[in-house]
Amino acid sequence: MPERAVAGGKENSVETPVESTRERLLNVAEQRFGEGGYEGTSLRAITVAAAANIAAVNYHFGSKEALLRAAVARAMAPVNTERRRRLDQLEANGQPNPEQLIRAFVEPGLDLVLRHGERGAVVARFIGRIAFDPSQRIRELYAAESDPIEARYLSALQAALPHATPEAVAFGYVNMLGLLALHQSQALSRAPGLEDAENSGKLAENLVAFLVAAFDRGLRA
Amino acid sequence: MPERAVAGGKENSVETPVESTRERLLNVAEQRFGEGGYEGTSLRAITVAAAANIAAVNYHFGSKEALLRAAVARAMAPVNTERRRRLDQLEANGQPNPEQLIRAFVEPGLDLVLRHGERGAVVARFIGRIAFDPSQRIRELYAAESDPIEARYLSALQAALPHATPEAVAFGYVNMLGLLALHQSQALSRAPGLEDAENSGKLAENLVAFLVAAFDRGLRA
DNA sequence: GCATAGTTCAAACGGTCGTTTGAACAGGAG
DNA sequence: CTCCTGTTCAAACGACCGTTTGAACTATGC
Repeated sequence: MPERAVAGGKENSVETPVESTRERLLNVAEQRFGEGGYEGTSLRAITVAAAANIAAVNYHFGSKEALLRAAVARAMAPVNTERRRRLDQLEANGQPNPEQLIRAFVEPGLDLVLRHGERGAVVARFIGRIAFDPSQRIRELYAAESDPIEARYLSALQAALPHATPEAVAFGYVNMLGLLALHQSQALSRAPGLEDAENSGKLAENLVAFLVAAFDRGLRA
Repeated sequence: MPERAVAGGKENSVETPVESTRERLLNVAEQRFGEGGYEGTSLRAITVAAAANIAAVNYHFGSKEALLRAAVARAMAPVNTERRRRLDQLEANGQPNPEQLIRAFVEPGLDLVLRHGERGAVVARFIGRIAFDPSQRIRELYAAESDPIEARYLSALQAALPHATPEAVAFGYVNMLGLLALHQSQALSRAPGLEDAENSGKLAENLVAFLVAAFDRGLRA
């Protein structure tokens, strides 16, 4: 009766390992949550698209919110890892300038699309939407996932912008976060047939230039 | 049985005319929709807080979405009017510069808080949240309300930034829109007890400075 | 073979959703 | 007073929500 592939089925292509129910749920969750938001997406819509039973969500995750939490954690892990790596590298080479710090923050969030095509765009949109979900509880789910690295960025930015007050640095950081989330959430509605990689590269460059100018000359007390 | 004030009741203060059911519904709607988003807010939560019957929503507006549409239209009307007024004034005095155009766009959206206190902050948060609601249909409700003026701003910005390509101008406009909505949606969580007006004034100045720097030097092809 | 742990399933749970109904209530016009 | 229009009300509608249940299936270890 179940029509989906079974582990070890020889008819599958060589390169695509069969996804587990858990993986399919996470994949569909980030696609649908990113499309309609948390409240606007039902578990039934997710499980139908994932060819899974509704009870599978509670079996694998425990609740709808726990599914979202797992999806956020999985989606943000590589971004956070890359941001940490870049921060480590920058700080090892002395005092980084604002542009280097902005790149270290923005590019990992947009390279998702650049390096993983439409799949990466789905992840980017998901992250961008969750970061500014209407519900505060959902936003805190995102914040909890990027909390530890936020403090590092703030102090590094402060050191790179000695003329700016802490309030101004925090203001710039919030704006950087917001603009990144904005363009992430629009990752799929931009040029939906052209070269994703090329467009994302240009977008990242434009966004960095925009932010660098604003940080260098637009922060006041 | 109904405990709310009745028209002409002498116990009411002189300055507060009694609100109609329709007005109470709109007031509570922009408060709750701005707090939990469209999907995250039920009509029952709104009608209970507004001391109205559930059927009153369908009587006065027709549906939940029609209530939201009416609230969006009412909230944005004064902002759009003020933006049009400023644009008219600027264009009457010759070619405006980018800072003047940015002020004409940003300040009407934040002066809500400056001039109407907590009530204005509720409206600002409502607008900011709806502008970037997860559901595209809701976002289009906002877009439809600010559509006609958007074209004027884009061409005025293009004229003020002759060195920038149309794509760069559009990119800057989207960023301005996004940052304004971001700070509008945070209107109530910032300094909840201090002088709203003073904080909003500073915020507007900081945001204008941030955007002017980014527009002047951060837009490339 | 049998037992066992991991996973999936259809079905149902109670609750809440947006919407609709039809009666009741108001108040001015004739 | 009667009529009429506008408004409010309790109650119910069917649909959908997240969650739970307990049986059925699968695969591995003995």
